[in-house]
Parts: sequence; C-alpha cells; structure tokens
Amino acid sequence: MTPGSDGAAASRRGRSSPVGTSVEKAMRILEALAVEDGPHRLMDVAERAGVPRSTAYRVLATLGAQGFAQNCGDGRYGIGSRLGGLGARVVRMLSTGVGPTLQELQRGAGGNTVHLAVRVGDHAVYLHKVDNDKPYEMRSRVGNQLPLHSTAIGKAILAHLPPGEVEAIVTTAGMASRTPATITEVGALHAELADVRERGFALDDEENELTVRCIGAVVLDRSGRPRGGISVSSVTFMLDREELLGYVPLLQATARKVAGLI
Amino acid sequence: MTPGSDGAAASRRGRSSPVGTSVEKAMRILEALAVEDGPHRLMDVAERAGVPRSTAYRVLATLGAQGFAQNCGDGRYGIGSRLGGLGARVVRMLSTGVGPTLQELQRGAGGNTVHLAVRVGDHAVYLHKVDNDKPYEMRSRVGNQLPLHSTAIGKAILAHLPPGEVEAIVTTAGMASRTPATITEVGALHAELADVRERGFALDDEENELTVRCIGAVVLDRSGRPRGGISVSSVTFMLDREELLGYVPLLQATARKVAGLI
DNA sequence: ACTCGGGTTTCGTGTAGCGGAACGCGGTAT
DNA sequence: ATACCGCGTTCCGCTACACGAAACCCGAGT
Repeated sequence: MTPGSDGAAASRRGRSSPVGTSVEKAMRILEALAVEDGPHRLMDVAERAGVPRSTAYRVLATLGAQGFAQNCGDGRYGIGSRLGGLGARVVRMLSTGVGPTLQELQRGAGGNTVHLAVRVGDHAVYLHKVDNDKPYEMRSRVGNQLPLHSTAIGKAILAHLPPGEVEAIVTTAGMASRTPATITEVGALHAELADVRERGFALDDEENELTVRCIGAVVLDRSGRPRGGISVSSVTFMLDREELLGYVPLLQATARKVAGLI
Repeated sequence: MTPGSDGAAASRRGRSSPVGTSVEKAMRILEALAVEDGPHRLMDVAERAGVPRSTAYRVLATLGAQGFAQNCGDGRYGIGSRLGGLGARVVRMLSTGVGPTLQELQRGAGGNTVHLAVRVGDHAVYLHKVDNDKPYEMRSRVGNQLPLHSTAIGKAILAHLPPGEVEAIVTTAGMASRTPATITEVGALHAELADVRERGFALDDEENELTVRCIGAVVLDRSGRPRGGISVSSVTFMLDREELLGYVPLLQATARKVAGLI
C-alpha cells in the first residue's frame, strides 16, 4: 500500500475508542487542544481525542517535552509555541499554493469575498481569504471556526460525508440557531444535504449571518473524501441571489482546481 | 516527571540518529515537510528529520492516511490540508493570546513594527506581527522564515543556545551574507552572541536588510530554553540607533511577559 | 471526616514501531 | 545494450515502547 492512500486498516484491538497508531493519537490530541482557546483539562482532551486518560497523559508528556504542547502548571494543557511555528509555515505554504487560483475566482465572481476552509473535527476552519474589492469587508479571519450546518462551505462538506458521520457531528456540535433561516432540524438538514449533492453546490442565504449570502462547493481529496470547501460571499443588499448563483460554474471549476493543490 | 517539563530522557538505543518516540519522529517529519515549499523527496525528509528512510516512509504513510501529509503521486511528499486547518487554528489562538501585549509594545516603542518569531529548526518563523503606524510598512508576513545569524530575533535565540547547537545550526544553514554588515564568520558570531547575552538584547543594524534596524529579545520557555524572540524594527532614516535602544527596557519586559503566554 | 473528581504514576503485556537489508524501477553513463 | 546507480518501496525478525486498567494522591466541596 502506498502512503497517502486510504488505509482504512488500523483499529483492531479497539475496545471503546477505535484510534489506531500513536502518531494518529498525537495528532488528534493536538487537534483537541486547538478547538478552543483556553487551557484544557486532561480529561476533556482525552475524551475529545477518543483516547484513554493515561494515554493522553503520556502523549501530552511527549509533546510537551518537545514544545508542541504545554502543561500550564496546574493540570491543564495548551498548545506549545513550537506548534505555532510549524502552523505558521504550513498556512503560509498552503496559502501561497492556492492564492492565485482563489484570486482568479474572486475576480471572476464580481470581486466578492472568497474563502477556503478545511474541516477540523466538527467545524470548518478558514485557511485562506481573498478580500473583496468593495468599500467594506467581511469580518472573517484565517483561523476562525465556522459551523458546518449553517454555512455554505459547511453544508458542502456535510453533503459529501457518510450520513452516520453527519449524525455524529450534529450530535456533538449541535445545530445552533444563528438566524431565523438556520436549519435546526436533523431531518431538514438531511433533505438540504441531498439537495446540495444533487445541485453540486451549497447555498447559505442568511442562514449563518443576517445580510450575508454565500455559495459554497466542496473540495475533495484524491480519495474522494471531503477535506474542505470554497465559497463566494456577499452582503444581500449588494448582490441578489440570481447574480450570485451565476458564479456557481466558476466556483465549481475552481473547487476542482483547488482539490489538486489542497 | 510532569508533562511539559524537560524530559531529556529518550534516545538510548540511538545508533546514528538519536530521535526518541514515534510521536517525536512524526513531528520532526512534519517540520521537515514545512521548511520549504515544493514537494520533498522522501530521502531529504528523512535526512532532515534525522530518521532512517524506512521509518520516514512508514510515518508518512500514517500521516498521509490521516490527511496531515500528502503523497504527491510521484514519490514526493508535501503537507496535507488537515495540517493546514490545525495550523490556522494554532496561529490564531497564539496570536490572540499575545496580540494585546505586543500591541502595547508597539505603542510604547514609538509605533514601530513589532514581531514575534519562534524557532523552527535552523530558522525562525514569524508567528505574529503588529504593523507600525507609519505610512509605509515592512514586507514581512506571518509564516516567513528568517535566518538566525543575521537578525535581531535570531541572534537573541542563538545567544541562549548551547554553543554546540549554534555550531550545528551554522553548519547546516550557513551564514549567508545578506548585507555588507552581516556577520559571516563563526568566531565573530560567537563574540557577538556573548555580547548579546551580556547586554540582554540583540541589535541588528542593517545586518539582514539594508535600511532596516531592529532590537530583539529572547523568549524563553519555562525550562529556560529559547523558544523564540520579539523585536522592534524601523527603517534607519526614520529612527536613529539611540532612540531605538531607548526602547530596550520595554522590549525586555515584554519578552518576559510573552514567555508566560507563549 | 468523608467523598469525589481528576491529574499522576505504576506495571505487566504484547504489539506496533523499528531499521537494516533486499527489491524494483527509471534514468544515466559507458 | 548493458551495467550502474539513486531512490522509493517492501520485507522481516527483534524488542523497546506504547498501551490502558487500576492504584494513588491531592485538593475541593459538603
């Protein structure tokens, strides 16, 4: 088997938490540390990462000794600065890779704001942003988390996940009502996701933020799993729905291009 | 032993490459993938990470299956998008943590540009930047790499590393001559680093970039090792050396504060 | 004083990580 | 054409290291 391919192997012994190798555990623990700001209790990290407490402790000791994690003195844990250096490099490299492609999209889509986000656990995280050429700008920032059930990128991702995983995500992350238009019922969400799959793009019409309308398309990795998505956004009073939908073909073409660059 | 403490243990079996646990190997491999842009050959990654080829292969297979690394089809490897999501979160979290403190420094230091960088291998990487309030700005960007021997932050870091490690760094990274003032002799560097230690800060007077002058102070982790540094920068024709040096006490105080936030 | 939550430590088990060596394939020199 | 070489990939036997249940310990709440 070649590296980077699926490798659905692993997880044989798994009693309650089917996490495979120790490297995988470590990465999941780092992701668990990065979901929200404050220092985290060992127990929460362990649970979120799906590993037993003592394992989380051992891995955190290793990561801490290397500067990738940090024991905040009291028993709490946070991310370490060495991970910051790595993260800054990674974001910069990926951004420079996709930057030109997304700028083309921005220009071709009326100069409106373009976002690339990738899935991290039960959220998506902005990885790159191309600001619009308008006098105002969106308040989004690289590194911001966004919900999956109420955003165009999020719904595009969910639409390409197996239904069981969608279920798991809404169970743990909930379906917070962000605006009156937010989908807050699991049934309605599944119906919407079927629509998204059929149309090949997702529409967020003030579901996540009042006065903001977005179209989003999924970005798949080479094994067909959804890694993230891209979107074009505008404020509702500047761009009507029809005009925004006119950019869908370009959005989809760009999403396919981005998939090759991730 | 408590996690996050030194833990100089590890590396007993070590034949040629004294790298300990598999988690540590994985993190070093990720760092090796992030040093420069293009896809990397397996061999280069293995060498840079200090692990045998077959080990690098196996770890990359694991990381690739999880989306943290990527096999670019031909035998080359790059970073995966899942690492990008993690990295974006991490940078954002660390930035929001230190942002206010560094903004205070910027205001207290005449509104000049402030940087926070952390060490990654034999370079430093910008993790946060507070732009100046002048009509022009520095071209630096978060995620940029900077050499250690020719920058204020870099010299502040080197000054707090054991001499052997300094030797190793200049051996592998070299001492490129960036301007006529760049220190390019190992002996001169060691002398300069002794100065830096004694004064408690580093000065880069057009050593890395013509017309740019910086003061830098080291940021130590809780076990006393240098994790990175902060700096105040200005163009030479706007700020003479004396005035810049006047900001040293505030710089040092801020560095100590940042050490607690990393 | 008793309990409880949760971080830390211990420990015996066996497995997954390890890395040297062999393989195969494409490119290059002869 | 053939030999060579560099390098990604695969194999394989050994054992160090990961594993996780359970014990331990400390501080807070009652």
